[in-house]
Amino acid sequence: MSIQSRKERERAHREQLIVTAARELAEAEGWEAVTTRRLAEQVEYSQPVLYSHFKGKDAIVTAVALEGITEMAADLRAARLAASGPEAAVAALAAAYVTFAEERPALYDAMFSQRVDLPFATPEAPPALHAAFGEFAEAVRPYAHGDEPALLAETLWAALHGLVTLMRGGRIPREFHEHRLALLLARFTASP
Amino acid sequence: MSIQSRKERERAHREQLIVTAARELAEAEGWEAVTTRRLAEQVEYSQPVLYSHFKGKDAIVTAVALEGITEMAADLRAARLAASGPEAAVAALAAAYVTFAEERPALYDAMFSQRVDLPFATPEAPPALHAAFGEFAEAVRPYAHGDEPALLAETLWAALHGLVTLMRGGRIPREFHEHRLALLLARFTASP
DNA sequence: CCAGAAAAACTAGCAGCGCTAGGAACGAGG
DNA sequence: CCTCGTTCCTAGCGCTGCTAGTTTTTCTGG
Repeated sequence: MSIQSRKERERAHREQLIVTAARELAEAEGWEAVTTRRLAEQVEYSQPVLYSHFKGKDAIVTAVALEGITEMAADLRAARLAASGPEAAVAALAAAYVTFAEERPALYDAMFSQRVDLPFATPEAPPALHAAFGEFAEAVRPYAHGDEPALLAETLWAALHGLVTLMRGGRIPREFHEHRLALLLARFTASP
Repeated sequence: MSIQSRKERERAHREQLIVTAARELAEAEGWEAVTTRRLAEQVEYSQPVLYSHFKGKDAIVTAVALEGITEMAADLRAARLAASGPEAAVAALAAAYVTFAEERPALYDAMFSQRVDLPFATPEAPPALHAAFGEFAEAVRPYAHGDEPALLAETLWAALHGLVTLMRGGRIPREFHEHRLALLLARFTASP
């Protein structure tokens, strides 16, 4: 009994090691540098061991994405709760979102750009994702004006996502980011 | 003289053949199916021939992206000009944008998601890109309310891009797309 | 304490990727 | 007709994600 539980503990520990290695490698050198060989070397095991923990490389990315979602949910919640009023809350949330994406680009990619096998807009989606989305929904609720807050939340989320990804891809200049963000928020928090 | 010009013509023809093959293969099976080997087979030449036309695979993707930009610019212009008023113009533009992205996903990916070596937000950017962007700027001009139309255009562009990419990645449900789009446009075309 | 069974991890290899070096076949000019 | 320069192809390099088969380690029962 004890032997088996020890084995399970060790296994879980190693799995976390793999996920952490993937995340750190991705953050340091980008996802294209994350290969199964380098990952195996990092955790000091042979390649096939990875496949006894994860179905494939995509599953590892998915695990990293899940960690990211959890952390982002916490960031968003903290930002919203620290704000003094409804308008400040939306602004703080948006700023926190953008900051997260800018400071943890690889994590953000795993969550929203790479192809991962995660349920998103369904009840089966990870609780952390619901939590993060809920922060958006709560923040924009005062500005829904009769519309569904969830839909407005998705729309704001998408707008921020577009700003972030186009900026990182060099499609729009980083220079006027603050101005664009202000423009966007002004339109989302305007009176009807 | 004539011989050389004939050769140049044939070369240009073959180059176009490669780009078209890449585009069709990408549209049919996605960019991950576009390999240099399949491309070479499609145009009935050996692999190294591709590299006498393009520096690498990225350059081929870039060429496809350029074609896409040109076509999108035309679509956007037509949509804007056909609209009856300022608000309808913005709506028509947004609808045309989304339609383009949905109907030509591979083309759209090459333009805005894949890493291509194209100048975007600079004067050196391709004319077609300036044209497409200009359509956005013109459409939102009546709603800038003192802000720079170019910045508002970038913001609307980004918002649409976010909606499109999140929808395609399964992050937000396609189901309520029309509603979200309406929400977004209402906020962009509201009075101050 | 040791032999055999079970579990775990390794070596080696497959098929495919982008890309390139070196040699063969071709057409042009003397 | 022969030589030269261009054009194109064959073959191969180093890498990728992933897996079959084997060896090593670990646990169990006598």
